[in-house]
Amino acid sequence: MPELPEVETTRRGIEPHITGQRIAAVETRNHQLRWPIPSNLDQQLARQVIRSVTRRGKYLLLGTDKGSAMIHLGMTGTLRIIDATEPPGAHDHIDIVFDNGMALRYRDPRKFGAVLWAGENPYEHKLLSHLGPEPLSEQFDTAYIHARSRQRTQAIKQFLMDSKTVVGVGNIYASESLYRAGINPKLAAGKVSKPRFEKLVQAIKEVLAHAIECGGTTLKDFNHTDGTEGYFSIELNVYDRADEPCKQCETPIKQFVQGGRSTYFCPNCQKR
DNA sequence: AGTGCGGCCTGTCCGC
DNA sequence: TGCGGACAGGCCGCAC
Repeated sequence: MPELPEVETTRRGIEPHITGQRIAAVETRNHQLRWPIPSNLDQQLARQVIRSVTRRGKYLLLGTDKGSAMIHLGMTGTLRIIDATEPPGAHDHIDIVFDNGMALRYRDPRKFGAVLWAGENPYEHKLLSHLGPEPLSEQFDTAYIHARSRQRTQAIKQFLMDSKTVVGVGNIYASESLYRAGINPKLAAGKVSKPRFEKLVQAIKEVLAHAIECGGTTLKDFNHTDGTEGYFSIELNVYDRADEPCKQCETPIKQFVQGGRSTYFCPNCQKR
């Protein structure tokens, strides 16, 4: 389940290998991801040189002189740099093959991800145009989120996970950062005070920055771009710890479903 | 406009 | 042991 740190780690992992490389062909074995892989993707990308590898939220952008390809890893997507002759496995849906004999291989068992053509102005693409600020940018600060949350009745956890509020805060980091800030996940976003938002913003930035620094995390589905197992580097205080003692007060961690997603919190440390 | 929820998909886990 | 069903989750797109 790549969260933002995993996506950023992937970006950093593939960038030096593909920047400046010319694309020979795009080989698609299975078009049915979250959205169909565009049938003209090979046409768009063939003979183009990768000029940049950037990230917006959890979307990766491969920039060429003609425009950008956009990749989302969904839940179980991975990108690896391989020798193009390596035989594909069952869930290896697409290869971007380079003139130098290497390929960028996209694997995604659950097919929640996407590989799309985003054109010349990718930020104007429908999937990117509405996105909120990057969590590690200056635009994401206490004043911004406080102002944006006023009058909102939505639970703070769902508000945080809404990509219009801020990008890149997934289910794990939403629970973890609310725990760090001592905020009850059910509390209406509009009722969170400015000082408490200050703690929350700080918690989000710290947790994400630390995870990126440690090279991404994760539980099971993340592999580093070279194919070796990734492993967790941030300490999980509440996520996936239902009924286990809170690390601060030993109260059993509670789990409940919020908007169809599991939320974990300490009923004592996050009373309100 | 804000909010809530269905649905996509398959590997893993649990109970019978 | 083998099998079936529940569950996990990012996030769009729709319905209210």
